[in-house]
Amino acid sequence: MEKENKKILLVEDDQNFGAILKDYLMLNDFDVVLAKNGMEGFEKFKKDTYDLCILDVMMPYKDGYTLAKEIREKNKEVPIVFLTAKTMKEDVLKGYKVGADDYLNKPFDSEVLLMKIKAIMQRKSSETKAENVQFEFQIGKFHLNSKLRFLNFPGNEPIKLSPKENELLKMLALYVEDLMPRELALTKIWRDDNYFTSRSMDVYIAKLRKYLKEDPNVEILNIHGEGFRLVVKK
Amino acid sequence: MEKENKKILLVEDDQNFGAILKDYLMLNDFDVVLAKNGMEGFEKFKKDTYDLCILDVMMPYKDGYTLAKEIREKNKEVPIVFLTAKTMKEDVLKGYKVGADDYLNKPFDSEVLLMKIKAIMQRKSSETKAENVQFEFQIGKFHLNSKLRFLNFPGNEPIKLSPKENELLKMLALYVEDLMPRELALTKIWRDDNYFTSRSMDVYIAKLRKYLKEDPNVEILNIHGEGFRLVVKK
DNA sequence: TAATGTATTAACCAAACATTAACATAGAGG
DNA sequence: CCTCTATGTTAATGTTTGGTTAATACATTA
Repeated sequence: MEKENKKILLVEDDQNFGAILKDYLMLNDFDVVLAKNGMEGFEKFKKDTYDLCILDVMMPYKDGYTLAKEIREKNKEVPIVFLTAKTMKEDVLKGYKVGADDYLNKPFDSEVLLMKIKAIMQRKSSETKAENVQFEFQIGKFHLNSKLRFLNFPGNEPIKLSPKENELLKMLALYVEDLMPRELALTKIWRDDNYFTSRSMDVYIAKLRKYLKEDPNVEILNIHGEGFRLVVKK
Repeated sequence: MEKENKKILLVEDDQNFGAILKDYLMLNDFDVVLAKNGMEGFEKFKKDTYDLCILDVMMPYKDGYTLAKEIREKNKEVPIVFLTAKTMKEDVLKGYKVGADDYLNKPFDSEVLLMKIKAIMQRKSSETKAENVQFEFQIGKFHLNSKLRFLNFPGNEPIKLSPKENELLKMLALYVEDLMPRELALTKIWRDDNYFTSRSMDVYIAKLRKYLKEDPNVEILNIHGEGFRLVVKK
């Protein structure tokens, strides 16, 4: 049976950048519809169903935020990602250039965007559906299989994860590059949020950090008083 | 259903400038009604509902301040922006001319006005709706992510912000180019307005200034006895 | 019941944070 | 120009939060 790809609406006024990003996303197995301004974007949104919208914030005639509001009025569920700072675009472009000759093998900067996209979609689908569709995660050079509770690092013996380790890492991966609130992990994994469970969680964060040391590009950052953020550099 | 744009009443006696500014605002996705003097402005104000009024201060028959008073009597909520010195007009004109052949890509001076308008609108909408999902701000060369609490300057390591630093900078950004009253930050962020919280705030202003030193075009100005103003020069 | 894997709790230290104090400087008004 | 108040700045303090290791408790299975 033919599995259909996830569909992305990409709204970007910079034609050159838009085309490149579209190519890149399509190479990564997404169906992409590109609109070159807010109005066209909204028209296309109304005519089809999408799994994700990527909106440039700075656009003439109708900016990304305004478009997002319109989209929200039509559909309260669809995930929306903003392309904000120039830096991000530049990263993607740079990544594209770097990877152009060998993009299938080398990891490059725009993978951050890709990772975020995947994580967001997965979060959405795990919110609506109780049964988690996906249980495999790429975290830098690591590969996490959260069903078998294995964390693989190429060359090394697979690391067996305990149930708590596994759930916590999975939760972090689900929020890759984004804030994973303390309270979320505590209520979802520990089913209780108090001083002791919180300390317990810290212990597990330390354990995960130890495992993840193998790849210096992978880090669990703390956001004081808020939670943690799994980041994959480069 | 088509969502309607924000509506702006623009009162400007200089026909040429008024038309250009109107065009510029419309290109930025606002609905604009142009009146060419204070009396016409008030008539048009009474006949419709606006999200913002932009009033030229220097006008024959009825100056901007007088008009503003009348408008305020009718409506205590609507944001009012004054066009004061020539400099700003010249900036916009200059910007428009410079950008005329290439305005989609190059940033130009009138973006300050646009920034102000957007900040004002945003403030209004965040007053009414608590679910303001807006947490990314461009401040000169800096990029503030107030959800992850970091301040990025291209080339440097991201600066982690403490909760108070973060909220204060966000508040200043919300009032870009405009007065951010002391009392507002104190009541909203410190939830108390006394001598000590006020001194605490000054300490945080000093901290932010230190961070913002990287970009000489970004400054936090003090307005004696009133508050602070975040400005982005050039 | 020993062995093993797992989770919690304790204890201690380090980092992050907000406040307060102290002193210097700038602005407003007489 | 003088005085009073507001602001700029740095440092000291106390508190909360997080990082880490080890000890303990618990659970599962051999």
